[in-house]
Amino acid sequence: MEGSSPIYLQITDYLKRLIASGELADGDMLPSRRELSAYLGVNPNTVQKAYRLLEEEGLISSRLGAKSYISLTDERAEEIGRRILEGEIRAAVTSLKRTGLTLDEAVSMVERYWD
Amino acid sequence: MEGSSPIYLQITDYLKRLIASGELADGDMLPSRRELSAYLGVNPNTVQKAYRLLEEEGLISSRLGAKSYISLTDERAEEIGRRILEGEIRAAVTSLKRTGLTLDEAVSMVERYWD
DNA sequence: CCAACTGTATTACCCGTATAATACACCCGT
DNA sequence: ACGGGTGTATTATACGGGTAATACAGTTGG
Repeated sequence: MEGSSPIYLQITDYLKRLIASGELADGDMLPSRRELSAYLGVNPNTVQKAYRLLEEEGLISSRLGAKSYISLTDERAEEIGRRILEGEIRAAVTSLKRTGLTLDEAVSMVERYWD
Repeated sequence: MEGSSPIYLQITDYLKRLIASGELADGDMLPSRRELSAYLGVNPNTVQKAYRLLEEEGLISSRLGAKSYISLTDERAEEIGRRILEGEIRAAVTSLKRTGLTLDEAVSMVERYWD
């Protein structure tokens, strides 16, 4: 979980990636707040904040006392995947252009650093 | 000055880019703290923090009462350029790999989004 | 049934970032 | 020389992110 953006956003993004790739599908159980926070070594409140956001976005469903689970349609999952991919690409391209390199130079740099 | 990292770091990075590209060279005067802060619409203390960092890195020189100016060797400027470029590329590649795309797919996506 | 686990909520605290308002010592051009 | 601009410093305030400790209501499985 490397990165400097807020932890709770890293968690939501990570789960969205799993949803986008199909590793997490509708009906799948999620680790409890306490469980995941212990595993990640962060505060339960931080995980709760992430789960709350995901619930507000309609991606997961929670009931008091019971475990939370993924709750979305296939179309929604696919749309999430497209959105994440596009955002990632756009950000990478913006960053690459800012270096002042040409497209060809940038591409060959990316190829050189890929492994 | 778009981005979500601390403003004072955005300022140092921006000035380092100008140094790396040669638009700012040894001896060049910098805008005063108050001037730049007014132009950017941020607090003078924030600019001061950025300038202080740059001075600690030995990139600029300040004297009480007088304007600050760029102070570095050509080798240092070139080294900064290399370091920035490498960091940018590495970050972009990391981000691209995380999407799960293959190298070829990533490259064609970058080409498609370049303009 | 009931103990263990779950989601939820609240309160307090810390740290980094950023703003705001001053104040002071210093340089420089007119 | 002197006034305006400069670097520098200090204090206070605010906010978001994160931690910590605790409490309560609800579900669930043995």
